[in-house]
Amino acid sequence: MLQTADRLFYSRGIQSVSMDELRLASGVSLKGMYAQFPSKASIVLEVLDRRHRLWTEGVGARVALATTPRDRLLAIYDYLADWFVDDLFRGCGFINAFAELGSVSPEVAHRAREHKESFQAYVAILVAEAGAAPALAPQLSILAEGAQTTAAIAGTGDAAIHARLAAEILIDAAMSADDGPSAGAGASAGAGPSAGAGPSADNGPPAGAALAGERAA
Amino acid sequence: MLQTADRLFYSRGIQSVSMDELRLASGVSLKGMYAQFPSKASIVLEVLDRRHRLWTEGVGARVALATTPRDRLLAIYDYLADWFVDDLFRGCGFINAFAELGSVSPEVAHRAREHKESFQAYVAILVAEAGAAPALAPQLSILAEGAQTTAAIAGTGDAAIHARLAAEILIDAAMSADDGPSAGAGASAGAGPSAGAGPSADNGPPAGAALAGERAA
DNA sequence: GAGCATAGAGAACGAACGTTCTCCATGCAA
DNA sequence: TTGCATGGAGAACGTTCGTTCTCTATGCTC
Repeated sequence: MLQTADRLFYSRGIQSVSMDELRLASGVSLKGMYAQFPSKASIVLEVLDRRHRLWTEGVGARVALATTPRDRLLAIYDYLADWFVDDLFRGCGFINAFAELGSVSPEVAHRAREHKESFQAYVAILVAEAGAAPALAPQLSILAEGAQTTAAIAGTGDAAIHARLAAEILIDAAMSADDGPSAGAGASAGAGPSAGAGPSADNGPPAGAALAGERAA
Repeated sequence: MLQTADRLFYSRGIQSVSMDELRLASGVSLKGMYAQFPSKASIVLEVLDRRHRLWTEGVGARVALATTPRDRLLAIYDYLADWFVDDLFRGCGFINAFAELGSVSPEVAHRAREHKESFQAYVAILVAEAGAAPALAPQLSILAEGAQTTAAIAGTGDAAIHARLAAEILIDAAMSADDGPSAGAGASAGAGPSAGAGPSADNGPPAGAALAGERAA
């Protein structure tokens, strides 16, 4: 049920999928669905939670296969490369959900923020384990982020290759720059990703906005 | 009218804005709107086209202010930094539109793809003018892409700083690696997308599609 | 078999949407 | 002033949606 909902929401967008389609695709009656979940919105949130879990596990598993701290960082992009060539790939489900509902559903926005913060925190741990400068972490996160949207819109998986190459350069620069005591390489596989409560950043400063009431362009 | 539509679509999502709200906010009657545009979908496409123009002009203008090829590449991230702190910033309008309607509206998907391809081609020109290895271009594009979604979801502008720092490292690596005859540094301000009017009072950058004939606003 | 709880199919409901239509006020030409 | 074209306000229409309700078939307990 949640799996079916995820498949439909992800492939077509949340608002484009009706409860009736969900019923048809999942085989669960309308009554059954409303017995499990109080509303469509709650299904959306459950789907996001589930997707976060799958992503976290998927990345973690791929990272665990790598042996060196450097390869563990690069494993993220290998994971992305595999994902991007999936026929059903259509970008990051959280970015998509945020774009569609983020400004109209605080819960969706919150889920997306938590998901991204969790990933960024995970990358930061891997960076620390590699003994690289902390500034490397947001750079690698941004690369992963950009690769996902680029691949989604372009419809090709090239972005993973480019992001990986860029990551190699950034990693090498950050490790040679600050290396020093080639730190945390000791802590091998341990650190699992975990959603950390981050700074609940506000929005940015001001900016002018024109209000209503103009004529045709 | 298109400006108002853009503001509403961008800030709340396309499907969350009704024609009635558009009427109220723009001051144009329903009849007037349907006299100008055959449907809401056509308004969406016009808005995207317009947004693409503003983005192209905005980035071009910022790049034109820089003097060295290296600074012209970095100017992209300065432009992003300014944009991200705008109160109304909510990510890239094309990514958002693609996430919401890309799989249900081929025209929207096409506009998004064209917009991204246009930006990537622009970056490639700047990279060539800097005499750097061509592989640098997609890396810088991905950084810009990732910065936009990261900033949107996080609600802070930090991503622009991180992306800029990463870009510096990648640029330096690409220019020292392949440099050779330190090529195109000759072409100073020349290239770029029609560096025209600055960021017109409107909202942030983005929007719209580029090429192939659609009707005028 | 009788009685009953469960749950599925799908009708029903109220709201919202995109689009079209009706009505009316306005401004201009003669 | 009369006649007419223009365009706004907003009602109307047909559809879709999320959610609830009705009806009925099924299977279980005694």
